[in-house]
Amino acid sequence: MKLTTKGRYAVMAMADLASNANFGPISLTEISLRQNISLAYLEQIFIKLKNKKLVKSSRGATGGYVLEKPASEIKISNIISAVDEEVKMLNCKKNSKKGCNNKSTKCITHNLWDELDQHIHGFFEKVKLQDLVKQNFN
Amino acid sequence: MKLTTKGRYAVMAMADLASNANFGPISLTEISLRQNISLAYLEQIFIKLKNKKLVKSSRGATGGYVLEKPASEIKISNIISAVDEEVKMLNCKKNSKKGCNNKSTKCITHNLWDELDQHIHGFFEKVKLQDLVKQNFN
DNA sequence: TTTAATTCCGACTATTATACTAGGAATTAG
DNA sequence: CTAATTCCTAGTATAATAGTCGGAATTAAA
Repeated sequence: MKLTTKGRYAVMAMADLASNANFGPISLTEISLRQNISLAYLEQIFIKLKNKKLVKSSRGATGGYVLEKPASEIKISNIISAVDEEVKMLNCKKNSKKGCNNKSTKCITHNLWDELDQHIHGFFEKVKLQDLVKQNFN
Repeated sequence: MKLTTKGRYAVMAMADLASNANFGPISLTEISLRQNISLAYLEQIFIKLKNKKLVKSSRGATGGYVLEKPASEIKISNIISAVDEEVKMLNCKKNSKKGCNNKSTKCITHNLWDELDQHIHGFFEKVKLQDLVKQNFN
């Protein structure tokens, strides 16, 4: 599970959508202003969220986005993995295809990073968008 | 808590030190060969580990490093925070001094990142270098 | 039917943190 | 003396990420 500002922006934007869901779609311009994220960048992010069926779009004037599912059914891990290419940040070495030391064996720290990755993933798996809006995760 | 390859290298190197602690100091050349990490890079890393009192050095020929404390008393979090400048990776926005949105208020996702950071930190706080060598963390 | 607001799309540039290198000084065992 | 090391400072390279730009397609409403 990779954590970048893009992922954070995605979560912020989704939380914004969930919070301001009243009637009709919400434009990225609104979100851009409220969350202080560049419009063009938001566009890129929302294409991916849409591809992963987390939001629905309607085009044209008065267009925008709405959540595709209830906020209680959207996991934070869904959002993050939608926008961040799933390259594991926790590899022992950056560009080694084979083992961790470019040897065929696993390095001694290998399992540690695996373990941590599961912790992080588990955390985001547990927390739903709904929880975020209501601020009750723990 | 920031996670970079430098931090990973530091953990690998410390694990190497702990594993190969027999008599006398171990040179970085050895570790460099075993772990396949550039010598010059290791030097930088060990300066920091030394500053944080995790290793002791002896200079000159036959010099090298030894653990300053027993492996059972060294937390992984100690190692990582020794080498990675403590810039939190989990900020809501990269360069905002004030609040998350350059507003004075916290953004909605703020507490989420805090919470995650504590999880990660807690994980590394629990695991000792000794556990890593024996591969029993869970 | 025009206009304005939007999503959509592809390509490009900028920034920056990180990784890594280089060269030499100081130290010390043999 | 020599060779092997730690120590120190400064720099460069790389790659991932962040962010920009220009325009096409769509659509509600004036």
